[in-house]
Amino acid sequence: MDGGVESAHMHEPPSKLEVIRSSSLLNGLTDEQIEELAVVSRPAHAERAELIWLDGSSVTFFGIVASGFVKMTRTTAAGQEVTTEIMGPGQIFGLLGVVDGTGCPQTAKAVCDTWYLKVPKASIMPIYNTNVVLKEHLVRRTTNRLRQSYDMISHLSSGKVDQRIAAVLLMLANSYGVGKDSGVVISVPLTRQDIAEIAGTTVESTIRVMSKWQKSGLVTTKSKMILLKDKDALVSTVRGST
Amino acid sequence: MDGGVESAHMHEPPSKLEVIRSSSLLNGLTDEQIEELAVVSRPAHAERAELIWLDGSSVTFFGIVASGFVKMTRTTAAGQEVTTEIMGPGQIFGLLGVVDGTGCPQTAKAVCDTWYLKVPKASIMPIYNTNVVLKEHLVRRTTNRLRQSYDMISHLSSGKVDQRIAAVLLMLANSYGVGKDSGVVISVPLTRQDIAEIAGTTVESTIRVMSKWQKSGLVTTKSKMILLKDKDALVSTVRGST
DNA sequence: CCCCAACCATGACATGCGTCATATTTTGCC
DNA sequence: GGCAAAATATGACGCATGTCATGGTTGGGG
Repeated sequence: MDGGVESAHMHEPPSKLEVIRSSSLLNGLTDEQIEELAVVSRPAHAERAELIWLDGSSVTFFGIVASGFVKMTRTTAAGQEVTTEIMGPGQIFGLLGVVDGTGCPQTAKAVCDTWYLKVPKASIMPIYNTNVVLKEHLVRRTTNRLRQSYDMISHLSSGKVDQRIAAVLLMLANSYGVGKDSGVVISVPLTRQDIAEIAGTTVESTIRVMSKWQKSGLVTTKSKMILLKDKDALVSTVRGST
Repeated sequence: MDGGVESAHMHEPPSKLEVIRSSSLLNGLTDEQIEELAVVSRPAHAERAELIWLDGSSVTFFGIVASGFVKMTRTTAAGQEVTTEIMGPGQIFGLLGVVDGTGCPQTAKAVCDTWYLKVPKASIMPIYNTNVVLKEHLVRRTTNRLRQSYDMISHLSSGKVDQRIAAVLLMLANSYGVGKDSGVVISVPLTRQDIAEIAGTTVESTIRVMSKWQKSGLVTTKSKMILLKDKDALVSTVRGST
């Protein structure tokens, strides 16, 4: 009943203004400034697994996710990919590197078909330099990310693969979970490989753990969406009481 | 030749003004503001392993390290302590939580005998609210910490205990290392237990790895100071080419 | 100078989990 | 619907590392 010819496999790019407004980070901007950004920004699309940038150290724009998800990854010296963050609709990536001129030393890759807005560095700098509210928001947002990051560190350190995976699922549920009668749906189409890269383990281990939970009715996966049926059990798994 | 009676085991608290000036984060403040902070702040001392706060969520001050080192830790649900950061002279801890009102959800503990300055929340807020340069510095500093944190995550994820410990030593050398003829001296008095808590492993494993390196002439430890004699070898260890 | 408490060191053992190998199932596309 | 490719699943195997246990070494205080 949606009637679009192409809507089933690829939506049109959403309104630039709407995307900018959807970012809580930028909601300290004046209407004028928002329109200014809208004029110079360009919508972009990335399909599943497509690279947005390989190493953003010299990238001249930052991105706002419109629809879909972007993962920020690092490749360890040993060659393993590690995902540090998943950015969803309304979230901004690469801004920190833009405002302090050092670039974003991570790889940005689309998790699924994704629309995002490319906002050129040159257009945000004058706004950033004069807008105290934006700086204030940036401090808060970065503080939060730092804390999330410390959370990840403490979970990754304390070994035990199932604890780590449970922690990852709970963190995702926290950021992107939608409460339903049947439980919490994580509306991010992640493969086991994706989850493994966040939890810092292997696909096989992830599959084993998830299968075990699937059998015991703890979680369900349907077309890459994850349903947490028993969040409490996951919480106690994180605590180490398997 | 220093002649002091008590200087051998505990220095006098250093000048408050000097400590505040030693913080690069605060060097955007006016002389007036610095003096203002100096008046209301109080020096404090913590001996080795002494708690500064157990969970800073409701702490009403932030700290500036004058001499010594403070470690920020989290205790995992399973009970293991994980160290996320080591703060040295001139560094500020707990400020982020103060300015955004959420507190610092970590434990602060002295690594060795440490002098630090307690700056009350009430005195920094008016300065923070009106000082754009301070906000700017805070953004930059937090950006750096976030990146360091992502580095840690990627190293912790890629398993292999010796790689993780090598990564920790290199990170410490980067922050607190002093170049000498014989190599790089890490002037932080860390026990193997401390290192284990940063690397997310056990004391025993840390001891085994460090002993191995000691035998092969890669590192030396003398009274808890670590000397990296062959930094390159550590770098290639991180890369996985043991 | 000696003693006690940290800290460092080393071995034995069990096992979690990474690695490899090989199905089976799902997804996307013509 | 049918085919290819990707994703999921499962088993076998071995090593790295956590766990426990015991002993040696250092350093600071009386």
